[in-house]
Amino acid sequence: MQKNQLYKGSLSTIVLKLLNDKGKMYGYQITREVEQITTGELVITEGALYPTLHKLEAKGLLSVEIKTVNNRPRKYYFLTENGKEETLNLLNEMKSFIQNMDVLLNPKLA
Amino acid sequence: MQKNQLYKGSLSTIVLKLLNDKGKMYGYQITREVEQITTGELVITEGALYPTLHKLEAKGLLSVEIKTVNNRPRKYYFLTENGKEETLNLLNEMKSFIQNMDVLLNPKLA
DNA sequence: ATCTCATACCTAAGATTCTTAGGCAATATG
DNA sequence: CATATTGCCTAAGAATCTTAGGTATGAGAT
Repeated sequence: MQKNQLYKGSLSTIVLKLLNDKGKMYGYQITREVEQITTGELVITEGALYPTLHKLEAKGLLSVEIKTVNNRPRKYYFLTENGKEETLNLLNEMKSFIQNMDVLLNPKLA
Repeated sequence: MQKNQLYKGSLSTIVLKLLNDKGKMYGYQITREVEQITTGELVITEGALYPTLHKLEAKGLLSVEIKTVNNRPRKYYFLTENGKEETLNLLNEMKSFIQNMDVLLNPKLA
């Protein structure tokens, strides 16, 4: 997603949370949205995104709806029920991760 | 480091920051320390730690000092000058990562 | 008319990081 | 004497991402 290795592992969480909030989105739109929200700091490459979308669909967390717009097909993804549950799990894991990073990297001087 | 993929990429940051604060530590001690600080939530496996220590040493960020204690050798690692600089860089990257996760995952409802 | 850019999808080889599953050795404990 | 703890290590494989392509439509510029 950039030179920073920390983002590795966070892509599914980001995608699911976006879909949770926006209802449905297509791949290209997700890359634009993330870039805009982070003011260009996080750029999701398509080589990372599309395999991730396919994986989440294969796991039953996403469903697809194809719409043709401007004579080009768009694949709109949206959360299944399992996807909504998993989104909550992943958000909790992210909270836990950030808390653990906080105690590790910002220790209270005993 | 556990089932949670989010920790992927954070190990070097954790190790460098610990050494920055404690001065010098040996591998086994690092695993105990992290487990204790996070109350068992984060367990660093030795299969991840030792290759990382060797990589950081090869990059010139760490130096080693071998001491024999209880008739067993310990390899104490400590930061080089480059290691101190890189620690600051990685801590800044972690801050940036957490900020970007915040805007992505906790959006202010426009 | 052709060139380039933005849109919109995709895959595959390789890099990086970690897990899993071992191996070796000394000391302490039951 | 068997097991747990300490303390080091490696190697095969999994998971995630980067890099570097490919395909195609439509709009705007030269």
